[in-house]
Amino acid sequence: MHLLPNYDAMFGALADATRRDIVRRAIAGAEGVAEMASHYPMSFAAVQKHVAILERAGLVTKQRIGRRKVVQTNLQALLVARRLLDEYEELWRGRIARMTDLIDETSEPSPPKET
Amino acid sequence: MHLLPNYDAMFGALADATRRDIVRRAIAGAEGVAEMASHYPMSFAAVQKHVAILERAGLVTKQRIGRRKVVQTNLQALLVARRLLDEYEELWRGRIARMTDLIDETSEPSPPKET
DNA sequence: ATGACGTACAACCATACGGTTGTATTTCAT
DNA sequence: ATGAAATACAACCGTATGGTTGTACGTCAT
Repeated sequence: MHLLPNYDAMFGALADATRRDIVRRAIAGAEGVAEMASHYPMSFAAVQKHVAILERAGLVTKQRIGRRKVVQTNLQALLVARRLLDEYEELWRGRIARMTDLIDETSEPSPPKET
Repeated sequence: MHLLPNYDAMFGALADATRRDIVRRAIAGAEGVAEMASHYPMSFAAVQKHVAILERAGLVTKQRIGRRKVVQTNLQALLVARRLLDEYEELWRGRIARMTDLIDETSEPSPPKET
């Protein structure tokens, strides 16, 4: 149970097309590892490893159902990753704001206060 | 000039704490590679490589100013990465919607049509 | 109880990654 | 014109990653 986000693991896990597709499929339906594997041109073990990487990153969990383990996504983790990118955008917009403020200051020798 | 997003490269580039910090600093101020390097406990060449990886991913560009190259972020690319995570969330919410629809259907034997 | 199905894991291989040092190359200052 | 500063790049090393095959463990059906 990870308490603080593992950005390295999260982004690392998303840095592979197969794994991103596994995330999509896990969102869409309830597939076991073998069913997942059937979609990709690689061995079962390879797909199993991909799922394990997603699991380590906290993006996915496995739930035992009968004799198979169904891959489920963890929305929380996806939101955490997105949040970081949101923060970057915030920073960016903040910088722009500061820049325009600076421009306003320098271009107006006596700053008129808007009511 | 990348026309379609390189998700592998983008997420891969973000899967490292040093590189994420470089992105932050690039957003905040206009630092050259050497200035960037001064913040981290590693060689200049190592930081240079990190910047190159961010550059390959399209997350950052370098602009020559005098004898140094200033690292600048590319907001566009950050938004593209975030957009993908947004899509995942969309899918997720869509699935929930479908599930609740199904529950509604099954729990109401004779579906009442609202006006 | 046997066998088939689904999963897990270890060992191995090739390649990529994060770091190092060393050697150019460009640009500014004197 | 010389030298220092800032950058670029190649070669190298250890480790992680993405793939393979093979073996072993649970679980269901018969």
